[in-house]
Amino acid sequence: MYDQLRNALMGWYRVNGRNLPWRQTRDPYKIWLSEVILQQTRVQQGLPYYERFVDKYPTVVHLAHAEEEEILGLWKGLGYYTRARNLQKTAREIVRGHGGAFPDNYQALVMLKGIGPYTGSAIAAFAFGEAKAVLDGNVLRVISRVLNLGEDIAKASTRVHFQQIATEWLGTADPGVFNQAIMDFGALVCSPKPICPQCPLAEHCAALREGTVKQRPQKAKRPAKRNRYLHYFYHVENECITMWKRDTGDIWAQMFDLPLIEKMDASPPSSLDLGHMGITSPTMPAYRAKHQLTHQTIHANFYLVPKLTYRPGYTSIEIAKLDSVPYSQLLATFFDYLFSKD
DNA sequence: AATGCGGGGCA
DNA sequence: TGCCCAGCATT
Repeated sequence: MYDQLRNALMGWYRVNGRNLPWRQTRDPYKIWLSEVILQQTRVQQGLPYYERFVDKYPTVVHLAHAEEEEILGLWKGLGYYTRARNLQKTAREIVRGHGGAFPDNYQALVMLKGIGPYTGSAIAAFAFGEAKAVLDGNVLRVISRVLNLGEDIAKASTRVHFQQIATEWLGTADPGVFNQAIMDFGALVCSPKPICPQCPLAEHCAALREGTVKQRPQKAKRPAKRNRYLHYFYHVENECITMWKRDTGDIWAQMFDLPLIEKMDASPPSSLDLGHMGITSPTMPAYRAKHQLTHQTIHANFYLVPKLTYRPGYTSIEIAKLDSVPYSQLLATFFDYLFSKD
């Protein structure tokens, strides 16, 4: 029923498919690594991270034996840091719980931390040839356009429907190759800014026929972004800087951070707030930065202070060793500023 | 079902 | 400069 569509897609992929390092292997460990790195991340950005991880941890055993902070250090700058933590949890689970044998089917894979429906399908198909159709953003976009479906892709019911369609499209094709093909097609041709004039599926595309390509995939409006105002205090003494480790349940969970006061609005910190930090004289921020996250905007002010009241959880980190601890991109930007001008 | 988690690309 | 992208876990 979808033979023509499938053949057109596979034909396009044979000629135009990208030559990516994780496509040269059927090692489930390397495929897993690549898929986790590529979650919510463009190939171009993830590529150097993949190379560094494979280089440093050639097998799941190497990864299982690594220190968490070393892994987070390698992950620095990639975002969504729970991916890195889950990577290590799962490596240890595989080495300890499965005797080093990588789980070899979808059902077993999705039991693991950090492996959901998409990543489970990807590993099952690419490494083990299991007939699971992947459903990522690319595939959602392609299906919604080719069949001109206006369902909200955020809805669970839509996921179920689209998963069924993707499985039908996969049909009897090689599941690994077909999944690569449809994702590459979504990334290179049927992209957010599609190249319809060069599309190999143009004659099959209902959205192109109906003129609704731009409205596909359909998704509900995003909620407004939240503004947060962070007043940071930095204190450098004896080549050390005072930091603390953030809690879980908020941004930058368990990452090192500078002492701070948070406000809900743009007003300056009160003298009471400052007193609590052991700061007697309010100063002007030495550095300001705005940091965009998906659902919030961080407004950061950095104040140089002569001393800080030491509190539980505070720790002193040698500036020379700063690169070996995990901290956010915002702080990386600030440290670049701070230590480049002396 | 709704929300939180980050980066980079792009108009 | 502000919007867009769209896997997984948690609640």
